[in-house]
Amino acid sequence: MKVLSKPSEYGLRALMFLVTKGEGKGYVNIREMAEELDISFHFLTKILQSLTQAGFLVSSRGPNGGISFARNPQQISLLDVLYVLEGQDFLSKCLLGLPGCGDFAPCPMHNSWAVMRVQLRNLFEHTNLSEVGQSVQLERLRLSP
Amino acid sequence: MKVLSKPSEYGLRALMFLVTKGEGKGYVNIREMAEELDISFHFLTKILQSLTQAGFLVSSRGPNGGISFARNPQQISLLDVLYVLEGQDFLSKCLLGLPGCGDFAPCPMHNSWAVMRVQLRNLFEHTNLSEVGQSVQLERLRLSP
DNA sequence: CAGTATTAAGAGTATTTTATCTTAAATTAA
DNA sequence: TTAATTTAAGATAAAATACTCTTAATACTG
Ligand code: SF4
Ligand code: SF4
Repeated sequence: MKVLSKPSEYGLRALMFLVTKGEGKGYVNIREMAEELDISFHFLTKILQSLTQAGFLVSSRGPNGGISFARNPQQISLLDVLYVLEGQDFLSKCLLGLPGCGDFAPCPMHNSWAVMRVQLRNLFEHTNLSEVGQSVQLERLRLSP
Repeated sequence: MKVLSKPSEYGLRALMFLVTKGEGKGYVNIREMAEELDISFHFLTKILQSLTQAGFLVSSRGPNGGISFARNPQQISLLDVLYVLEGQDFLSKCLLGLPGCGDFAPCPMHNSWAVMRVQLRNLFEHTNLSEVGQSVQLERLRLSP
């Protein structure tokens, strides 16, 4: 069961990295970041661009440029980020991959699954980047499972 | 968020089909099944072979051959089937796709996610093929989302 | 100004997943 | 025996996803 796509996974890892490594500093260099997280620089760049466009990050070109949070990471929920990286519908799919039959003839799992999706949504909504970033150790961010 | 792979999805659709179409009849022809479900015959065949090898189905070659449940579909849970089609670890992955850090330094979501995984496991465990098969209308099984 | 570093768009490659096709053997009904 | 049908293994193709590379513009620092 795959919850997140690789781009989402990398995006979150980068944001978590930024929480701990970006404290105090101004901008964090993307190239260094890519190296420390063991992610392709160009690939990471694209992901971060979408996060900048979405307003989570601000970027600066030129020497000592890089990215930085546009607002306090305590005020960015994982749900906000995942809506951008996964799309708005990432929590609204049928458990079995069938076309939506739930409204008229729900299978025995439909309602339970709907509840779980809400729970998951709440979990992502009430977890902010700051807290996950602080709780996951840096070394873990560069190891892929 | 993709819960099931295509092979799992197709396998379940085929089993659900077999619940309603297989009543009374002896063996159900795989070729017809593939046509009615709009799934490639060869692809479906491979999936069903693994379900036969796993002991859920019995098959018969020759004229009027096909597949049939080896045991009452009421006694086959979705969990049983998914363990075969998805692998044993399909409900044990990190929400964020990170390597297992939960035991030592769990992030704020780890425990909630663990609970949800158990809930989902229970849901799959306590839902049997017969009930889902009966509740989902046949036309739905041939439409892909 | 010179140099550095991001932004941007997109081409291109690689890998994985999904799907199709081929061939041949085994089994069964009639 | 003959035709129908699954089994089996594997080659191949297509599609989706993941990743890399190229180029050029832009903006900042010193
Ligand atoms: S009723 Fe069941 S099969 Fe249909 S959309 Fe809901 S969860 Fe999926
Ligand atoms: S602690 Fe959080 S990030 Fe780590 S394995 Fe558990 S859910 Fe994943």
